[in-house]
Amino acid sequence: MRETKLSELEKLCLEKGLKMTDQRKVIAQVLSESADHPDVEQVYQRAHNQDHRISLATVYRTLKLFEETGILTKHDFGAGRARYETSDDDHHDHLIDITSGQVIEFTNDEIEKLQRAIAEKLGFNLVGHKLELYAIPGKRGKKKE
Amino acid sequence: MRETKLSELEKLCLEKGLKMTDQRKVIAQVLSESADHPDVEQVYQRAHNQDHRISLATVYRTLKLFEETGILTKHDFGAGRARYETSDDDHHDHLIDITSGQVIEFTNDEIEKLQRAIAEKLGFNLVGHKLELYAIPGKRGKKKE
DNA sequence: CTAACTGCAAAGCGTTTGCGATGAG
DNA sequence: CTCATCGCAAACGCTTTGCAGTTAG
Repeated sequence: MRETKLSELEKLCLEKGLKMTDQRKVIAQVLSESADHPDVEQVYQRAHNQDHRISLATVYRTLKLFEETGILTKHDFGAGRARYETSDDDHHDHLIDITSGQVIEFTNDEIEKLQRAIAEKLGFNLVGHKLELYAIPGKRGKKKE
Repeated sequence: MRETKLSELEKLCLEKGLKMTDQRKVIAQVLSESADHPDVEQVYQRAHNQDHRISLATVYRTLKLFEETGILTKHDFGAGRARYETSDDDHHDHLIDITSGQVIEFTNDEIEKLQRAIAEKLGFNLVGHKLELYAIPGKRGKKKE
């Protein structure tokens, strides 16, 4: 799966005439290995840890590039900085635990359907959406921190 | 309705020991008269138009203050700047026409209910949410620009 | 070889803040 | 009077960019 993602990435780069530099390889790998939704600074630190030649500017440029090619998805969870995740095939929304910043992914077909219906009723074609639930752990069965 | 909102605002200011300056009055009025979801720059221009003594810094400070008192709601529709609207009693979500930036408000009880259910199923208590639909006008019956 | 890429440092952009002056209560 | 508030300009945090050197293809 990891290798799949990487070669897919390289394929895309070739298609676009992009060069597969060491920096891009490392950044791509960092992201494919990150289950959380890291912000730019976190990506930079993880990448820089593996290869000191990677600068913050390159991380910014690479993340933007990957986002444009559709490899990554950029999120704004409201803390001032952008956070990234690999664009999975299956769409999902996010629940943000405001006590820890942890992000939990979920899917719900019913909501998806409702959204399309609402847009159409208003005379629009839905091209994207953002659904974020901000919540605090319930009394029992809360996830361990 | 407009007067109601203003006097309500003044009441809140008194309660909090805030001073009802001319600047605040003008900014409050500008917002109560704005049906769109103006960004800070727009609020500043509309307010400054009515009273040249209003500075951008005061607009920022006042908007933040009003948001904290619950009079205003701040949104980030993803264009880099914050946008504001008066906190109406009835909750609503937003559909953003990405071709014009126009924002349309809507409500949907079913989605609200689903959101609470999803959070609970994940072991959380919902404390807030954000639902934004990004769309383009449909072929027919599009709103006039 | 050469266009794409990189690191660095400077600039950009929206927003916040320190300061001395002003004014509401 | 006194403390909240104001305007101004400097500072801030995140992100972008100009430039000269480097490198993949």
